[in-house]
Amino acid sequence: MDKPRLRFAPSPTGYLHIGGARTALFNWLWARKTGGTFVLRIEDTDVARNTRESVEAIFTAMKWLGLDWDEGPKDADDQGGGPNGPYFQSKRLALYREHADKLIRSGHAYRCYATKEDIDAARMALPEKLRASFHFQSPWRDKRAELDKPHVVRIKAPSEGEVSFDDLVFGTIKVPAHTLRDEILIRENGMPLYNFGCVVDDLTMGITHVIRGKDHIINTSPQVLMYRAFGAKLPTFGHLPMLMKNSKEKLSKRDGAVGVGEYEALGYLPDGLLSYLVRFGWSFGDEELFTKASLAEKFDWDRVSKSDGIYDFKKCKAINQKFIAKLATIDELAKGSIKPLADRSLIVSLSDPRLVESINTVRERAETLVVMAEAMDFYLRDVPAMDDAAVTKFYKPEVADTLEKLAEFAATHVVEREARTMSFGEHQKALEEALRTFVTGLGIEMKAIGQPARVALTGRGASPDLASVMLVLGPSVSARRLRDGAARARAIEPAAAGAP
RNA sequence: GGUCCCAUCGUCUAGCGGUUAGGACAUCGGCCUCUCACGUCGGUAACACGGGUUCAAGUCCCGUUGGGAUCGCCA
Repeated sequence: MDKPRLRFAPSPTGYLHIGGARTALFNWLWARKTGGTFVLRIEDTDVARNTRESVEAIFTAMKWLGLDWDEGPKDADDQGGGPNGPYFQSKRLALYREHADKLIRSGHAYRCYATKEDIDAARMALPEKLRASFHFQSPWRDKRAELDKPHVVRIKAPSEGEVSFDDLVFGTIKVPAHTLRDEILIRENGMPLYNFGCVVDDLTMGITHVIRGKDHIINTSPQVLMYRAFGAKLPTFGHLPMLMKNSKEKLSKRDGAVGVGEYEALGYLPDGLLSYLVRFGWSFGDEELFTKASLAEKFDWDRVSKSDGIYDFKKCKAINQKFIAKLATIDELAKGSIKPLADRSLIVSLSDPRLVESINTVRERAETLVVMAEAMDFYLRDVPAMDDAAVTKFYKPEVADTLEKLAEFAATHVVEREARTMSFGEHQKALEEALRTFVTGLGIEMKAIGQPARVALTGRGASPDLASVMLVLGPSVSARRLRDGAARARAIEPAAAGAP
């Protein structure tokens, strides 16, 4: 048995939509699971809507997701050197024409000289009720017209029997042949129409599995007709349920983050996004977190569902959060945080020891890399940004002395990074213990000084635990910040602080 | 309207003839606690409806209702 060949064939009319990414993923998965080939083809026959930026956006998004392709263009400038190239449809025009001619010669297709106006006129001549289901019958269907006039090429659809195909997800789908029309193969301008270009390419590229969105089920029957006309074997079809905005509408551009690029900017991890997307239409027991490698192993068609799903941004975020908290490697997180940190004008080197330590203290509470960078901000800045509300709430003259003492404590108890003899976690535990003992020894409760100390150390009312914070900051920075806090607290007017 | 397709908590889903119908997100409440989270314990919450088949139906069949796709010289 030959190895499967699958393809993802986006049209570059915008960024890569998450629905498209889901389709690409399923194709990629099957190729990787079976040791088959994953082909990337660009369907750019709609000259009016295609842009170079879109082509680039698609490549960028695919690469970011880690969905690598075995055949296809390397970038927007590359035609794609593979054995079945070129992989841009706009570069394959002669091939479509050639195949259309072949069908004309074999009597499966014909030149039609009817113009759009003719067809519209015919439609409008009908009673209004019948217009929607109007079926254009070309007068050129059985004429041997040789006119050198503008024309389209149409396939001759049978009027009897039925057209059927097997679908990996939906089973056998059949449709009465008479409901199919004489689909246009080649437009008047010489460009192929989607269904034809798609079939010719899949045929000539040796595609064995056509996996795409459910909205293409309707296109499959006419395509089956084309395969038949060529006398070719049908590929295996598989249609995936749609991603909906709600029970009535498809997910569209206006519904928030739907472009893959946005997820990258938002601070999502590729596998986090993919884990969420793959569960749209596929499940593996109760598992929700997957890496691409584990998916390539587990994926199978019998667990793909048929019904459309409503996209839930909250759940997507929650999955990503779990990835950041648990599954992602520290290396991944470190690399991923560089950009969001830079966006806050924090230029940090990957080799900065504070980076990994900070990440480890905040990853549990960050749903995205951007949020994580925000949470790490105070570690990496000389003077942390002070949250006014937290300052007003927790800085009181009466805490000044304690903060002063805590500064002493920090200076003497926080172990310098270079002097550590145990793991960060062990030092953190020891320091936490010492801190508690120290505070209790002062005759006060942790509760009374925790928040003021936190504001002094981090500038905010919420952060990782104090011991972790001090350990990452180091003794001198911790002490300095606590002293500064003491000074500021002391300067607060008691009256003002107590005023309503 | 024609054709095709779908139907378990609010959402994503598990279930593949016998279950107290499970999990996750969301939501509500408790615990933990130096804050926010994390974690943890618990609550609310679903088989669209009607007929069959069967000893037994969320699971199989038919119908109804609801929903989606599509009906372009777009992809």
